Amino acid sequence: MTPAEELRYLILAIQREGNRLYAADLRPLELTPSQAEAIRVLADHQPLSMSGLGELLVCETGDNPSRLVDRLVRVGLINRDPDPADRRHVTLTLTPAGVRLAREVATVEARLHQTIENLIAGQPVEPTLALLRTFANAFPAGQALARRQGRQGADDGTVQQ
Amino acid sequence: MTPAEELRYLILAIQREGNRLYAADLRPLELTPSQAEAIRVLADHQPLSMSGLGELLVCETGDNPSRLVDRLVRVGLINRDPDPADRRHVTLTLTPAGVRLAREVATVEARLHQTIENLIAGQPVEPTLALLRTFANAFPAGQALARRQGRQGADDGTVQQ
DNA sequence: CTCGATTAGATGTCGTGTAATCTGATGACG
DNA sequence: CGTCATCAGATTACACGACATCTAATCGAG
Repeated sequence: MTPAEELRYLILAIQREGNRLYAADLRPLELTPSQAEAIRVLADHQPLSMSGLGELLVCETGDNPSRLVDRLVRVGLINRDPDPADRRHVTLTLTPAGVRLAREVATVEARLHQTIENLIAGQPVEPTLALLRTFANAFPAGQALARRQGRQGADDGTVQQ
Repeated sequence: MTPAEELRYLILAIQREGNRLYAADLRPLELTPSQAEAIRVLADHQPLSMSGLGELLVCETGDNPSRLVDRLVRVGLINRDPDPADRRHVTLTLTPAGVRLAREVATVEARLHQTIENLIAGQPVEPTLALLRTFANAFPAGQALARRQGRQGADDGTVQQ
């Protein structure tokens, strides 16, 4: 098994299991991981347009997250208001319930991150982050992450084979 | 942003984009990444029972992959034969078409792995693999990977929070 | 042998992930 | 002022991924 292949499967496995762990922790809040991410991003960056939110999400890559937003509007966590100036735009904001839930999500996230840190305790993290960053910056979704941190989105991100 | 949080999002972003890249490469074969994984695992380990296959897949965690297999049976890549000794069991094998396609999948995989290696060229991979391995071994899906490599499945894998 | 527990697998449901397509609004240009 | 390309967003279609539940076959204790 080549390093590239092992890396690929490790990342797949960790993403899957991490997601399950996170989903289990979120269940009491009746939120999925994707929904939680949308709430958290909105809490930090509202107001956002549909595509503005889409650019900041690592989940729902590429597409606009209208389906995801639909559910959160339906359960009363997000307001979706039409923009009177340009009726193609919508303005997304958190409802008071959404703001409240965002804080609970933050708590759950902190717990997850503690679990992660316990798992990797004693190993140097920085080389791994450095490698994964160069990896991610080659892709749009990695740039979503960079955008969220205020870093400029690591330019073109072309991938040639 | 803590190291744990950045790690989490990097892995999510890379998994997503890697999957899209792989899916695009597989499209000419009319296979999805999950289907390709099943075909490849079966090529290396057939014959397998349904749950035997499930244990070796990184995708379809925990569950038995009967629906995934369904589609591959329907397009004539896999045989699903009942076991006469125990009628609860099925025996999964590749059809000749499946064997042929498995070789094409291997080619596509090799190309993907080359792309990955180009992206991370010049950086030390081993520390990253080491960290991700300890991470993955705490979870069932990571153990699937270990099983596939013949390593013994890294025992209990308990995760406490 | 009978009955309850266990096992292998199938199935139903919900929420994504991805791509393709549709729709209506805007605005650039003649 | 019309026309049309572009754009934001919605909708649709298909395949997962996860969980729960169901069914049928087998096993095991008595």
